[in-house]
Amino acid sequence: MNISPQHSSGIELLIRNWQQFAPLTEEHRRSLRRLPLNVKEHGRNATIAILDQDTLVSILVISGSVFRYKVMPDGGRQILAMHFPGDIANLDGLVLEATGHTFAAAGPSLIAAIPHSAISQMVASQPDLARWVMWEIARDAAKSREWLAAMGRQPAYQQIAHLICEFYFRMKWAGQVHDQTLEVDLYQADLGDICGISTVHVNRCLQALRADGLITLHNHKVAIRDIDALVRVAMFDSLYLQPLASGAEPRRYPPSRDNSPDPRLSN
Amino acid sequence: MNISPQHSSGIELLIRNWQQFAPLTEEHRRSLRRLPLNVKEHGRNATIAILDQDTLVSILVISGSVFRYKVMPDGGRQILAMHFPGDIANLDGLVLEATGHTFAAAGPSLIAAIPHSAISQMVASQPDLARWVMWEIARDAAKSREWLAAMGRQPAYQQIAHLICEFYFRMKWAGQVHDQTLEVDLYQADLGDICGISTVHVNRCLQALRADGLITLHNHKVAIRDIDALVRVAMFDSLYLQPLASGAEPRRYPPSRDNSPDPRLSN
DNA sequence: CGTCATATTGACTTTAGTCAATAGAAGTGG
DNA sequence: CCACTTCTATTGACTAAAGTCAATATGACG
Repeated sequence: MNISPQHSSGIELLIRNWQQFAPLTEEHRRSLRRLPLNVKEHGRNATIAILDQDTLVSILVISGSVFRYKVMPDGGRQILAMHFPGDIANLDGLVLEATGHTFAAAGPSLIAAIPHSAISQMVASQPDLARWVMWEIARDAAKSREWLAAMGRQPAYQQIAHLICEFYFRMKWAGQVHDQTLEVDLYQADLGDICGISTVHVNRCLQALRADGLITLHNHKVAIRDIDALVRVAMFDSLYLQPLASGAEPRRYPPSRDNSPDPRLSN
Repeated sequence: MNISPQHSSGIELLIRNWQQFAPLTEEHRRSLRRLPLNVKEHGRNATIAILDQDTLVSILVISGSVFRYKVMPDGGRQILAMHFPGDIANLDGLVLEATGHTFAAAGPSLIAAIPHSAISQMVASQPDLARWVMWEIARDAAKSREWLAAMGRQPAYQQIAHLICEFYFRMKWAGQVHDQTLEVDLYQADLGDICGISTVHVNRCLQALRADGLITLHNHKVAIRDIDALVRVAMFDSLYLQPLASGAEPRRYPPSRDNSPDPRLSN
């Protein structure tokens, strides 16, 4: 059960996602489309992969959402990353040994597992794609750092606002925001595990955000009522998401600004 | 002023550092040694690089220590990463556009700037080294995630203990711990900016750690009095640092375990 | 209609932050 | 080597943010 219209649409999502940032050549697209996908449906909180000695796949989200978390020795849980449709997770696993992290579906999700062996072969035969992989890993890292900054230096209310901003822009650029509304299958307890705060406190912050007219909550749909105000409150700057500057020429690729010598070095 | 015994010793540090994890071929070492270094002395808190539009270098620490931080819009500061001698920072800048982060020396430090253009060329001519770069980026990301987990789910006392454990093992493996003592040029305010807590609270936690017989502090030298206890208190697991399991065969390289199909995929 | 999971509240505790003063330590110029 | 300056560390008193516990409300669902 490997190649079907449904499955290929997973890779198409990834391609569309990446192309927002820079053009992929036809050859790259072909290589990506050749990747073998093992697609499965997962339910809320279902474990997709545990990064122990044996996990040798990257995880492409087709629908729903996936998060990566660490179980703390004392039983707590810290969510380390969120992945939405078109995102590929665990590419770092291509070069890292076990990290002990776990991937789980946040809600009912369609997930494709891609063996690292296949990705490695692809990368080996097309070194250009190595830069894309590198870029994806680096961009993931940038998100983690931003979470770190928000967690360390912003109070919970703003931290949650910041998180919603991130989700908003990521999903919007991926075409998944309609009517200023995004659907993220997260419960308040999950939000707490992202932000490092208690469920009760998440609840109170969300209420405050609603009271302040910034968002509205249905089931697990967040409606943004005033994105500008939300951005302001969260002091959100999308720079770390590496958006294409509006009006800018398309990127030369995951930046290849390396061909001109750094002026600073010639002093 | 590019190639001198002193400068090459910077790359030797990096090579030694990497070789702890897996063997580098002679050819790889040669390529690394060919990288042009722009070496400079920096003082405490001196800005080394700001990752704005124009920063096109990676940063190799030769002595002292370097941290990466983000200035929060409200003036606060969050330190995002620490780099010790033999570490190379900002390799992610090879593929990322500006992130707005800043690199600064934590104390008097000898730093080599390496133009991304040179690294890119090296990687292009030796795709194997692309995996090493990828691995370094991924390992940095793993450290960020671990900080995130510690910050989110451990109280300050344990978080600081955890941080000290990380520094201890990283420096120890790099041969920079003598008499169970490590020298890290961090002031209590800096520690606060790493852990996301106030200076006063850092002070109180450090006092507690001393009172509990876990560490001793001189100037900016931390003497570990009981590493086992410290590890226990911090619930520290060095897995994320990707240490070589004791007694394990040397890694095949930044893991190339990709050649056997994942058993899970054949179900 | 009852059940189960999640969300919400209230009362109270704990952790950590803030402010301001004091003590120490390192460096400087004489 | 001392007086002085300056930066950092340490304290204490108080405040604020966030956690905990336990009860209650809501909402989806069979």
